[in-house]
Amino acid sequence: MDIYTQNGFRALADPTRRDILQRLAGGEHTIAQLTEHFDMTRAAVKKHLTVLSDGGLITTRVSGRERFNALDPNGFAPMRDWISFFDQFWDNQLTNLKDIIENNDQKGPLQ
Amino acid sequence: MDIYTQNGFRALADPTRRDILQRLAGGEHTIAQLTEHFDMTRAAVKKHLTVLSDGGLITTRVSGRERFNALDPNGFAPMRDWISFFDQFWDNQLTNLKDIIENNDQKGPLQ
DNA sequence: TTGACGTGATACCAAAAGGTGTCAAATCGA
DNA sequence: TCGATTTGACACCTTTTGGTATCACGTCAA
Repeated sequence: MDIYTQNGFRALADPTRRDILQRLAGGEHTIAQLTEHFDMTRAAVKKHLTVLSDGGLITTRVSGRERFNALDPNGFAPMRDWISFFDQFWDNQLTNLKDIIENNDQKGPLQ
Repeated sequence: MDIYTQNGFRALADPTRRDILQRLAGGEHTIAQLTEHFDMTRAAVKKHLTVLSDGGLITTRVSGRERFNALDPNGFAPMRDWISFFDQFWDNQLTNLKDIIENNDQKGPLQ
């Protein structure tokens, strides 16, 4: 189906990658700068950045021998949209609960 | 950190599990009913349901020898909240763009 | 009571994921 | 120029994941 939804959710499934995204929220970082904060090698961080890039969640700006990785906020849209589809069930639950309280409807979902 | 966020995102990372959630949005299903729609064994579907349960995304109602699996819309909250943190960067981008257009601010992010 | 049915649980397997170590290439500074 | 720096790309290893096959257990119906 939608490869961006798939790659995006896959990218968010790892705690290291979510940590990286939150650090990038504070500004762009090189791989070396990110690696300082993790107990793993630069090669491992590089792999995580590749997964994040595949998910469209980060962009890269090259300057000389450095590569600055930055957040791509637009990239979260597919996942946010996918999840928001289920908001209607949350809302309906609240509506049903409200009906039960107001109308004393004993056939609500709590029965 | 938050084990519900971790398990939730892990649950959403698999396309079969996302498919299951969308089917459960149409009403509760037993494992046998869900298995009809997938090209895999009942045991495999059961494993996916266990992962979804660990993520707090589904609940189970037992009736006789049947187990009805249903959506738990509340379970999506941790992931929705985590993602919504990044909305501010999306909004700021739009705001900055708006400022650039309205005020001709040449020091915006597009420079 | 006795099969058939629906399920949980486990052992097992192949592939994917997360990690390390290492090497080569491009760039910077003295 | 030449060494240090920053990075990409592999080969390789271990653990996790997604799947199957199989067995045991409780439940339903004749």
